[in-house]
Amino acid sequence: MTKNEIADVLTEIGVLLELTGENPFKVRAYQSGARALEGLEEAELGRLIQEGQLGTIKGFGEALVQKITELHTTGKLGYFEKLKASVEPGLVEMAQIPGLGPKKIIVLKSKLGVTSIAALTQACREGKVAALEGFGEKTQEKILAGIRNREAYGRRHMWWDAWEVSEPIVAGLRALPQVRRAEAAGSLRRGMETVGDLDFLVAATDVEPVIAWFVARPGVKEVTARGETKTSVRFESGLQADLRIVPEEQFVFALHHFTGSKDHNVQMRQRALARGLSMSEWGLVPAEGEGTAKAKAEAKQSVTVKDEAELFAKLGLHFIVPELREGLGEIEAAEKGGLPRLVELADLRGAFHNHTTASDGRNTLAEMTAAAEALGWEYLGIADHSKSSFQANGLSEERVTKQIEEIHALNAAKKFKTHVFTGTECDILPDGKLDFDDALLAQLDYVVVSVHNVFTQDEATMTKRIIRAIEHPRTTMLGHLTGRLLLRREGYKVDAAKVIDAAVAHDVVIELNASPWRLDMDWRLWRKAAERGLRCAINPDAHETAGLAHVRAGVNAARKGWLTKEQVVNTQNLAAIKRWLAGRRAKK
DNA sequence: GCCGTTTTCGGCCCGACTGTTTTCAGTCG
Repeated sequence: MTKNEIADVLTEIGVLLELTGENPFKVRAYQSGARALEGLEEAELGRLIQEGQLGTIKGFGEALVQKITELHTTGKLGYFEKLKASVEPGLVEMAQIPGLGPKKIIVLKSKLGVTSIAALTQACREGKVAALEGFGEKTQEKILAGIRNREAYGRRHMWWDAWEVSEPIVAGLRALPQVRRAEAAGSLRRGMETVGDLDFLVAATDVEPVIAWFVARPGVKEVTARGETKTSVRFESGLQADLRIVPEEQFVFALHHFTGSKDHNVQMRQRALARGLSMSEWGLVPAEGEGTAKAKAEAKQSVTVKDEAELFAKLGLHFIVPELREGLGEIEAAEKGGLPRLVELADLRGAFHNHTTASDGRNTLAEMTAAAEALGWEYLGIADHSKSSFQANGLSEERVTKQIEEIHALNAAKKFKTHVFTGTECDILPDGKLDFDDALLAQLDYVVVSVHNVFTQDEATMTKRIIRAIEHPRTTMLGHLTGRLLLRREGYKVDAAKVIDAAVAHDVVIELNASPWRLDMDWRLWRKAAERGLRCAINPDAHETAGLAHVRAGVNAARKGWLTKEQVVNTQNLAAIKRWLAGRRAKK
């Protein structure tokens, strides 16, 4: 097992121990053990284990040394398996409801015998929860609301999770001998931040072997439909997927149709009608006549097209990329030839907002830099948390100073091709002041400012707070505008338009946080904001090496926001970024 | 479960908010 996988096991042990009512300090020992592990380099861990020196690391006592060694060498841990089997899985699920922690869950279990979400719902409806000591009407209501939200949210999935499932399926479909063409359609193809289900579209010569392959994918829990043209499955994760198989001549029309969005399709069909054509997933045919679309498409020769670009051209339009097909003016723009050339993943030369083990990251500075180099990035910005973010192990002034020295030494050593910039993700305090003094901020290459606490301020107060931080002369960019977590938590209330105006006025960049559960600032705000002169930084907010790849999700969102390469600062090369940051520091 | 010029047991632990209380426990970031 890798160090991060072992750390995950230790963290899970901590959660399970909490739910059994164990000594909280024992729980913390596992949590801090996980953190200590993340602070090591992968190779260092192997060496320490081999030499029997693991116990010399602070945080690893006798028990953890034994468990980490067992996990590292065998990939398994008997203690963990036993513990997991002894805790009802329903309790772990209950812990995901906001406001329900281990203490309350233990009371619910011991007093009411509740060990599942279903039993909890019933107990709330019967008023039994409100009657418990330490609980009340409001708590009961909050639990019910939490369960409802959970169910509502449960129907959708983060784009990244859906994409990771879909990629190998598309590749596998294309590799089948019967398959001529295969694509994933739907909101996944449009790069939406969340996805309801997966839609696979295939042009095939022979249907049965394709269906048989599809329903045999790993993780498929049940086959919910199996017909002539459409097969549906549900994965263990709850994600549903449809496979549609069409004749090759229909493929492009079906791909366009099932990519959507609904609004875009409605506008496209209206446009077709205005040109005497009827458009559907079956084809593009003369509009007059009786019968179903399918019958018409078969009776009258459909227009033939080899790809979507030709399909759009038949309606007098430039090609519209899937990300723009939201019915938000893309057709008008495509008619006039006014579609922007959108930013692409390959345009990125680096990114600014990333963490290391100095705060709450899971990989060291060297590991993060090596990962950035492997991506071909010219630069990597390190922005660990500031001192007020206790929960994230925020850095004190002394630790920031030390990190700056480390980064300078790393750059000077020229071990990596990737240049590292010194930054901070500096907390915006409740009154809008920054968490570090000006002298310290002046030593850094750049400053990301973010809100991490007191989310409950009213909109006016929060807006003022953020604008005050933007006005600070050392601020380079604003982190996650609303602090939302997709499918889990609403963002704090803030007047985005006012914040955008302030950012433009003070030449401050706003980040498009590319973390798959943030994608914040929302793509719906970017088009107008960029027209007003706002510049964007697509930042992965990576907390481990694998997190750097999340910029892909950020690029999706940026494209949905009509952003061009020129509007995204981290498409610039190292020399340009150095000039930009030096210029800002000199000016202020 | 970890740690120790408080050293083998007793302490470990940041601050705000919420809802339950009438001074505080639990949760969260």
